[in-house]
Amino acid sequence: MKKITLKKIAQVFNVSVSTVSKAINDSHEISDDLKGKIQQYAKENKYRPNKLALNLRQKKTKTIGVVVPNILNYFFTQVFSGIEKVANEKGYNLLSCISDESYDKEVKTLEFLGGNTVDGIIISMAEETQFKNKMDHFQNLVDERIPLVMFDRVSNEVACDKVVVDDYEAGYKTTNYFLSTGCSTVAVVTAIDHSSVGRLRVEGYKKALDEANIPYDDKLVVRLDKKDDLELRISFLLNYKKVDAIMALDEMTAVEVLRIVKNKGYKVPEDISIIGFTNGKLSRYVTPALTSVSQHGTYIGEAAANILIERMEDNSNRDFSTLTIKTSLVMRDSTKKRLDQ
Amino acid sequence: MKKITLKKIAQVFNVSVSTVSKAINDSHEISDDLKGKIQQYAKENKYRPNKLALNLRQKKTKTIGVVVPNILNYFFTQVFSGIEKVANEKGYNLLSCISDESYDKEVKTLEFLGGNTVDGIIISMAEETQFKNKMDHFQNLVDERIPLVMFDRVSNEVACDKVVVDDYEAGYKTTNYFLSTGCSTVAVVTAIDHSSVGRLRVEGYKKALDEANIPYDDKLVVRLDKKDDLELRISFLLNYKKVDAIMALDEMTAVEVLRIVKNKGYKVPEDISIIGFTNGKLSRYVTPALTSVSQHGTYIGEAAANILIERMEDNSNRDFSTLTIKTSLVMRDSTKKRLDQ
DNA sequence: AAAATTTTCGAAAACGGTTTCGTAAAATAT
DNA sequence: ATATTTTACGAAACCGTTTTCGAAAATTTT
Repeated sequence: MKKITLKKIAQVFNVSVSTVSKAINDSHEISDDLKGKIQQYAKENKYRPNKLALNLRQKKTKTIGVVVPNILNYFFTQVFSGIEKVANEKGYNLLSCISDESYDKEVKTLEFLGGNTVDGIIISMAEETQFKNKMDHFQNLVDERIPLVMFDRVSNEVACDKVVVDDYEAGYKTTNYFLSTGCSTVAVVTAIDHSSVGRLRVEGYKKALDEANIPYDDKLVVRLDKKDDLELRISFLLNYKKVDAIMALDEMTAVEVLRIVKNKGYKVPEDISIIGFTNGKLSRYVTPALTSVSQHGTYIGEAAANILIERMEDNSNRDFSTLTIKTSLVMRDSTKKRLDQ
Repeated sequence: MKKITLKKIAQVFNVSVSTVSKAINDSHEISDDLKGKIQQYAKENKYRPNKLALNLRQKKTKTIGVVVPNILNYFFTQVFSGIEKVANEKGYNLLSCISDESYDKEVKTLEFLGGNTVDGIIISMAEETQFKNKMDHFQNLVDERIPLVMFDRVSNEVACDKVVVDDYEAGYKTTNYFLSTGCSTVAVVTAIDHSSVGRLRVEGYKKALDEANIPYDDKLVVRLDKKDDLELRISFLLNYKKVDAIMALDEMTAVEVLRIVKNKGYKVPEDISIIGFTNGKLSRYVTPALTSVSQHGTYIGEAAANILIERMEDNSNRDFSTLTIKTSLVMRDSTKKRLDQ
């Protein structure tokens, strides 16, 4: 009952392999009589063409390689889910890899995917890659004309399509929102200061401060290391100045900051307002529910997949584009009302 | 700069393809002189063998197909992460598919994976599949001798290796824990009553009640439909009887139940204790933090991957096994202390 | 110097399909 | 009855690689 091939069927009917192939594909070249018998036999024995052979011949695999740094991060699973949705609709499969934020693993993964395993690749860089700023492995893919879409964490050294979040505007918007609710001393807590994403958000923050004539104070942006003790750093921050608003650049630290601040006896949002990035389930169910910046992960995934598929199927070498997705602020209970309303 | 093949290299050096192949693979059959030149050329032009051709020849792909019902569920992403870890260690790649809890999509996915796309498959059934109890698509895989490991949601109609959670014991244990803290009226809220998993938990619950001489009351187990209004159902439940403990069979409903109960003015755990299944981040950060049943998702993933890989690499037809993972209760603030302590 | 051996390479098969082309037999047209 | 067209199939190439086997050339052994 093991795998059945065209050759075996050919032997059964004492015809050639090509005849069987044509019969199964319902070619007019084969008599109805023979076709019928072969097709029936194929069905009974559950014949299914060997995908590898097909792929080899057609030089395409109808699969997309997806590389994300960390699947346990809600934003990435959202993006993944979006990619899966449109890939599925358009008849593509997903070969998914996790880089674990490691440069070496990312390099290995891309080498693997580059070996005709997939028709195109969607990737968000590992943190370490951004830190080291080494892009040769991407350049290889570009050189080999393998369609590539980068999302969220991108590099402008790589010539490919991109889908990014407007992080600059997001930082600007949330800072402004804090100010509009009467907050005056806005701090930032970031665990992703190596990434373009994190930096842009801080830039937007600075811009907003500048426009409000509030001097920028670098001590108010807490840059977290892996081994940093968040609790300690927050203590220092709150002792340093009477902070009344904190913008946390990812969901986990937002939630942690909330917990720590509450533990220290502050009321949220009365004493301290908090806004977190990534609008996941955590933000929704924590108490008080966190006002969050939604990056529309699912949409980003869908967009990336659409762009990639178009690029793969359309051979016209149109220029590479960068799609920028605007964030939106989802209001909940960790921030106060705007003063002007 | 496009893909380079053995044939092209052969033309450059005016030798045969087989010579190039041997040279690149450092065969002793080729003179050091020629080998050196070819290897250098290959390196300069970044030659990488076509994976499809290799796979076809070797009749294996070194990839594992993973099918999960829903990637946005923390338990499954945990399992996925565990699978990825050991697969990666052992040199396998993951082709991941999402069934979206749909029977049809699961069938399609398995047909795809069955076409020599992967060497083995790890799967947790879609809800609809469990509901319809149709297992033919699994039987096909078994018939074709494709190594298969089912986890969490399994069927005993399918002859394959399995990794399951001891859900019966889990239901039993958590109910007992409630009783040991002085609770007397324990309710259950389940959104997964179609699944073996959910049923077993309820069975364990009954067993515990029975041992404590508490009559089983079917009205105390709330079976949720997709379109059910949880808030309404909880209202009915609480009006029906003075419930002082609720066991929720998945994380999301646990969190929702907590929210609703708090909204209604009950104190958790003083008035009502709550325990949820799946020990994810949500449970940890909600207020009060939820006592939860940990299913050790990552470990399950690792175990499943190990079992599958062993089955794939070891041709001895040893019997299929079912590995049962014990759950553990992670104590937090949504339950009271045991009376005897 | 003849024989045996080793070195070094190429031809061809194999993996499992699809597809182009050629051709004998059957059917149709003249 | 002959010429032409269909019909119905097979042979062979092809995708890119590895591998077995054969054989010429170079080397070593006798």
